[in-house]
Amino acid sequence: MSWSKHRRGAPGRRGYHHGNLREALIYGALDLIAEKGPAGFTIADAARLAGVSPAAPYRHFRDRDDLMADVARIGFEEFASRLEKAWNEGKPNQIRAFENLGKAYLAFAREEPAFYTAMFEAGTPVGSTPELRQAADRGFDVLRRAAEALCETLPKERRPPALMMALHIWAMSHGIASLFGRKESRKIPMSPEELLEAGLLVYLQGLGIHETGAA
Amino acid sequence: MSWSKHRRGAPGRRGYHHGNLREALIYGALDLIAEKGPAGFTIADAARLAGVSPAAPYRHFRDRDDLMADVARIGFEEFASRLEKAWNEGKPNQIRAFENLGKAYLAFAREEPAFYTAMFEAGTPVGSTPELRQAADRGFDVLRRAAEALCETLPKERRPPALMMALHIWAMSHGIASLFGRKESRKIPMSPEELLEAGLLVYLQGLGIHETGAA
DNA sequence: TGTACATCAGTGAACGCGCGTTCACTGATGTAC
DNA sequence: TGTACATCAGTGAACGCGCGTTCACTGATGTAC
Repeated sequence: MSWSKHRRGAPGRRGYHHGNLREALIYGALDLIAEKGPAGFTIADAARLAGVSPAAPYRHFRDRDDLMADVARIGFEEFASRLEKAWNEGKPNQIRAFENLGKAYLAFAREEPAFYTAMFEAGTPVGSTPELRQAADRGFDVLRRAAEALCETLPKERRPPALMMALHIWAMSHGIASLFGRKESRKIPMSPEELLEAGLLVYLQGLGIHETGAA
Repeated sequence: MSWSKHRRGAPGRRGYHHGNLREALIYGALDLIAEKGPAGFTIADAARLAGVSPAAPYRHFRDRDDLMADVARIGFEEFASRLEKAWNEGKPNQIRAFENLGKAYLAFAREEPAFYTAMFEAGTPVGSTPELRQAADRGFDVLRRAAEALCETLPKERRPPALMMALHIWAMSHGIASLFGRKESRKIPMSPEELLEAGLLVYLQGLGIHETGAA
């Protein structure tokens, strides 16, 4: 599912008023980022894509950064809801659910490279707007809750700090996604998904979490 | 040690000929990247910093991307030699050496954010020039050799694939560096170094590698 | 249901700006003899 | 050691371009009465 297929914009215009220019600009920006990288997108381009004059975007966004932050925000929201769905409240069991989470992470990076770029690699600080921060936190929260649930399958005295665990997994997932997850990436002799799954298993093993003990 | 302190450029000029414009442009670019991100650097700016006309850079670089690739290349070379030094042929023991490698990785990302950005986050494909690819490979090679040496401390039947292990460690290091390693990064309740060290230990534990067994 | 009016969301022309790149040029340097 | 010449590494002016942004404007929409 690619966002560009959902693009609202010029085709659907009816008259003087665009109707949903704000969205059209965001998805236009997304297409441009996918095509030319985060640097290769301009407000003027996005306006062109939406079939609107170059002055129109300023009715909706203060400037380029403001638009970019909103792209990232929407990305994080989509991201969070996909992760949430993949985790599925820890079903069928905590380990499997965790692996599914990891797969969903990579799938997002692969299927929505433009969102991923805007979220993590465009240099937009997470704190640039409160809404962005909140959306980003929602994403991390899923990971943290999954880590907590997984920790609780262990006897109290062997439980690692769930936050630390979540950060480790996040780092490994992000590292794999950003180093090996895209088409132009360095080639490796396995898929990113396999690499992450194996890494996850080794890591969990190190914490003393085994398939059998985590039903 | 910041590269900007080493800057060769305008101050040292003697006459019509610059003497080492190529280097001056590279270190100028580095300063600009550090200041404004990978997008906020132009050939014209770099020329200005070097105290030279805007046409001069074209004697040394085909275009902006060419310069950028060279910045990344030099970054990888410095990176590789720092990692090499930190690993120190596996002394005092393979685990410690491995931890030192991880620390050096993060230290590089923190101390040379501009290089790190140019190398991993500026969207310059590793394959854009043969020299760049070679330099990047040198960096990864240190990691791979360290992983191999560490694997060999294990009895044959319990040895994991060293390449996979190197990729996991690389991914975690890069993930931590790029998510939490810089000033504007998301705040976490520990240092990136501590986080990586803990992650490394859990991971190695998962492979059955313990301090005692790896002298 | 109709009308008057406020507000919203566009237009399009214009501006200043700085960039990338080219060009014919020229000053400095290196080298053959 | 001197000289002639080729080459190298700069200059500076110029160009076309597209961007960000502003401005007075206007068409469309919503709402109070």
